Amino acid sequence: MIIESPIDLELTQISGQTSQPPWKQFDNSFRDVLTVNDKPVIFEVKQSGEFLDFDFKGDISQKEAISKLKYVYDLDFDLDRFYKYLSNHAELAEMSEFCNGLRLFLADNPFECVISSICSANNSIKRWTKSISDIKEKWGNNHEGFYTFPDIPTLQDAFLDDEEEFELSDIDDICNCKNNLKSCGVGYRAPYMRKACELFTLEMDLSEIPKMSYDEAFETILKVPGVGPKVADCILLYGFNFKEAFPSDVWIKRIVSYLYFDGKDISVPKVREFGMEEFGDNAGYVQLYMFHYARKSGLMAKLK
DNA sequence: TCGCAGGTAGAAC
DNA sequence: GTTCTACCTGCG
Repeated sequence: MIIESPIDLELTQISGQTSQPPWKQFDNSFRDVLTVNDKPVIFEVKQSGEFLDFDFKGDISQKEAISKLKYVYDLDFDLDRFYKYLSNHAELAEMSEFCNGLRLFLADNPFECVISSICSANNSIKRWTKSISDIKEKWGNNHEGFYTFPDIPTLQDAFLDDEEEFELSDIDDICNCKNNLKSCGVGYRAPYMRKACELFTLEMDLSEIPKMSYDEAFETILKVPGVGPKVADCILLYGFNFKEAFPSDVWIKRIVSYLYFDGKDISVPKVREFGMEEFGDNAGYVQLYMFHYARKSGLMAKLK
């Protein structure tokens, strides 16, 4: 079954968006389990010309499957309109040819995105991918070798580190302690993750976020432990589809400084303000395209 | 072996 | 309000 919206599936999958790790890659397809109406559904997607071809296994209708895939791969976003926007701005004009078909890769659910994004802070994509995959395998549900992300209570009950697991479980040798957050390589982010779970249990309802304005949602999500401005914007963009977010890290700062400020060093908070002001509803996509344009065009190597 | 890279929290300015 | 430093791990 084909969905007729242009996309570069592989580019979208491997682009390091912190919504969820890339799906498992097979010869010519990607597969993973998503949750649709509280039911696990295994999806297989592949490139067919410029479109997405898919298959699924699970207790939902074809219409529901299409709707989920359209959300996760943001297939209703009008890329042609966006490319016209890019070509009308000299600083951005080259980007669409380097990243043609790149789309947002949105999270299966917001909680997964919050924990994933906390894990991504001050981290490498490689270590981040391994940590999130480990968390899913240890505490998520197994569906034919594909794992869902654990729910809030399950992750809240996870041990923090070897010492805590040794103390509170009946394991007789601390060397055998492997079912704890730090064993997933998340380092000092482990307590942030647990405190975030506690916050979502006691005080903050993530399902309220989509009803808020961007500014209100930003201020709310900033209260989550381990979440600063960069991570908050990633959560709002990849987890809640707020396309006016402009996640600003050191790379975006270098790129924006180069393209717009003659190489002059601008602070990250100023870059965020600039991006939101300048790009409006396109900010999220501009950020995504800037990063991959810099990667592919050689600009990143030059700015290092 | 050690230095470096990457955002946030908390403290100091 | 802005700037400094510690935090954890994998990599070169």
